[in-house]
Formats: sequence, structure tokens, C-alpha cells
Amino acid sequence: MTDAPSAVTELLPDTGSKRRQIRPKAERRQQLIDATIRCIAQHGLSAVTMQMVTREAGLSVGIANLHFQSKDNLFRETLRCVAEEYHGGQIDIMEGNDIADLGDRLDALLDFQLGRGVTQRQKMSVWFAYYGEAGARPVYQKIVSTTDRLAAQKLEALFAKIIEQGGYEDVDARELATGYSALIDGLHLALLVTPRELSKRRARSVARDFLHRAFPQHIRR
Amino acid sequence: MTDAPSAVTELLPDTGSKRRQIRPKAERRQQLIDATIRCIAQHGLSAVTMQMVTREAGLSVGIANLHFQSKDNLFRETLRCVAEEYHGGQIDIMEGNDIADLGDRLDALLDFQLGRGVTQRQKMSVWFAYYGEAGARPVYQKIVSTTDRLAAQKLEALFAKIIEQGGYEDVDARELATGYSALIDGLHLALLVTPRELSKRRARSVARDFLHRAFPQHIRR
DNA sequence: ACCCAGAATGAATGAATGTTCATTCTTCAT
DNA sequence: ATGAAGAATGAACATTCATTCATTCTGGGT
Repeated sequence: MTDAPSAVTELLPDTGSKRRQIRPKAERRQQLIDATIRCIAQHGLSAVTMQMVTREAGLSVGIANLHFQSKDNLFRETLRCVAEEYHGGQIDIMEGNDIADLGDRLDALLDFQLGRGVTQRQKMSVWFAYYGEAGARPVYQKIVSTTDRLAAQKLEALFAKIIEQGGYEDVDARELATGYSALIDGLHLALLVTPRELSKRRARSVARDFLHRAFPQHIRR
Repeated sequence: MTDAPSAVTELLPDTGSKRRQIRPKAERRQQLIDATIRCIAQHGLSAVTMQMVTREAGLSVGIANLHFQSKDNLFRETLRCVAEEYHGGQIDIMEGNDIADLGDRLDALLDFQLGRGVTQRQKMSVWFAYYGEAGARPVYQKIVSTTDRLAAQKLEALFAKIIEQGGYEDVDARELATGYSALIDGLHLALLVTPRELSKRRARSVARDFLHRAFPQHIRR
């Protein structure tokens, strides 16, 4: 994210330097996606223009269409990027075996979901901006639901293992996984819309409470 | 859409009649707000135009600015309308004394929140379309949080009464109310974005499960 | 030193959209 | 019947935006 100007390219600190830089396609794409995320967070999806994005990226207007063909496509790819980062992070924690204890693994998941990385206003804004349009745009639904389903399955599997290990009665893994996912989404929403009413600290506490009530042996209050 | 050029203009009663109707201001305002809701649900907030809304309402383009001054204002009023309907409905149930038993009252609340009226795709779409922009638009945040806070207080009070009545230990009313609200929001979101994965029936079941685990004597499985 | 593939630019273009307002029409009190 | 108040209309206007493309520039290969 930090725009380190590639080592010691020039002696001048690049103040207003308009020297044209040629960079590989992949790098420019990421640069534009990052700028799009910042713009959506600051101005809202519906107010974002191509000029805004390219200026934010420090590039010219033409370049967005060069690398993404259209605004629509740029927005789709941005959503895909955010979705993969979020769901990918969850899946890594859930299926990685670097944390042996199941309770600890669940804790790590919660930390990821409500920790610094994900609950930055920027990322949350983007997330819900797209949800807001998803009702009318099947494309967005598809992008999200593809990765979403995989994460949901992993979560259900983790819950099932915990249920088995703890010998919990009257608890359905699928039902609980659905509830937990919804709870996390709802907390993200509250953090975004009414940050005054809910601190991140309390959000974590609320989520832990949910897990504690379901798996008292694994998650302590 | 079918532009029937009224072959028999005068003889038919009013099929495709373009007779100008004059109605009181309040009625037209509601008519435009309803049309706005339908448009947002169908096309997404960012794609809605004034022409779209006024055509949907069966009126001319100029009338929106006559009654709402600007598109921005029309959108604000639409949000206010939806927010008041949702939060008002909840508050009526929670503070009304027509349901004596607290468990039954909670049940009624759940039915309202996940029942026909609220979870219509139309209303949900509008709801989240605004949430999506809320991060960048303080005005929207304010409109929602005003009514939201009141509903949250009522819910907390209801939970507190139930906790007292049931003698539940280790349950904090505020914490639980926050969690329940977040859960409901999250379920709405899931119903909107991945309706294939979650039926309304299962959403209700998930929410009941949450309440059952907290208040086993009041809410049965 | 030279060249050229292709990365980058930004003025120009055309389409779409919010808003205005001169005009038309409806209603109702008189 | 008549007139006035104001509700409703929609063509016109100014603006904004996505997209294009002729041109410029860069860096690596020879």
C-alpha cells in the first residue's frame, strides 16, 4: 500500500514529477484496484468515476480502459479481489493445520474476521457497497457466492469437528455455521453504519459470547 | 412499455388514457417513494434515474423535482420511509402490551423481522443499497441510526425483562441485544445475496436457535 | 546507438442524466 | 359560468461521465 517510489530512481523526491513510468500489466491492474477500493470507501460506489479512480492511482484516464476494458469490468475485478482476500483468509485459517487445538483455531478465525485487516472501514465499505447492488446484479451475487460457499463448507466442517470432540448435544453444525456467519456479517454492518454504538472490542465480545454459548468447553468467556 | 397509440382514443374508458390527474401533494410524494423503492430493488441504487422513477410512477419527469426538489432529497426521504416502517414495526411489537407473555412477544418480533413484510426482496434490496452508501454518506447514517438506536434500547429492555423473569445467569442484556440485531441483519443479507443457500424457513430457525440458547424457558426449539 | 513493441497519455466525442420553466390542464370557490 | 390557484407536463439545457484513439514516450533487445 505504501507508495515506495522504487529505491533510488531519482535524486529529486518526485515532487510533481510527471515522468511517465512503464510498469508490467499485473502491477498496474493491482494499482487500479487498490485505488478503486479507496475511492469506493470514500465516496460510495455510485459516486465513483473513472477519472476519480485514475487520479487516485496517479495515472491517466485512458489507462483504466486499457487494462480493464470497461468500468464495469474494473468494478467486477475489484469485488473479486476483496472477496478472495476475505474468504481466502478465512479458509487458510480453517483448513491450515498450524493450529492444532480447535478452540484456538476458532479464536484465530474470529480475530481475523473482526481484527484490524478486515474491519478497516475501507474494506467494509467496499464489501457492503457491493452487497447493496447484489440484489439487482446477478454478476456480483455469483462472484461472492462462489467463494462464500466454500468458506461456509469449511466452517461447517470445523464446527462439526468441535461438536464431535466436545460431545455437544442438540447442536447442529450447519445451523450454527449459518448463524455465526450471519452474526459476523451483521457485526461488520453495525461497525460500518453505527461505529459510535459499537466498538470493535465489543463486537469481538459479542461474537465470542455466541461461540461460548454453543461450545462452552472450547471458547471461554 | 407497450406504447399503445390509443386507436380508439375517446370511446374506451381509460385504457392507456393519458388524462392528467391532479392529486394532493402527500399522495404524490408517497407514490414517488413507492416507485423509487421498486426501482432500487430492480436496478440497484446506482442505476436509478429520475426518468426511471417517474415512469415507474406513471408520471412526468418534472414532478419529482416539484415535490422533492432534488434526486438526492427523494432518495433521503425514501430511506427515511423504509427505516421508519421497519423500526416502527419492531417498536410497536416490543412496547405494545397486546401480547402479555414475553416469550410470545419475542416470537412475534422474530416473525415480523423475518416474515413476509420485511424480507420481501424489494425492501431488503433498498435497505442494503443504502447501507452500502452509508460509509460515505453521513446523512444516511444519521437517518438510520436515529430510529435504530430507539429500537435497540427497546430490545435491550425486553431482553432485560426476560432475563429477570427467567432468572438467567451469565447473560448480559445489552450484549445479547447487540448480537441478536446483528444476527437478524446478517440473515437478511444472506437472504438477499444467496437466497439459494438459505430459505426464509431456515433463517427463522437459525434465529430461534439463538434465542433458545439464551432463553431456553421462553423460546422452545 | 538505434529501434520498436507496447505502455501511457489526455483531448475529443457522444451518450446519458438532473434540473428548469414556459405552458397546459384540472379543480373548486364564487 | 368563470377565474384563479396551483398541480402536472415534457422539451430544452447544461453538465458530467465512460470510452476512444491518435499520439507520445519508455526500456529492453540487438
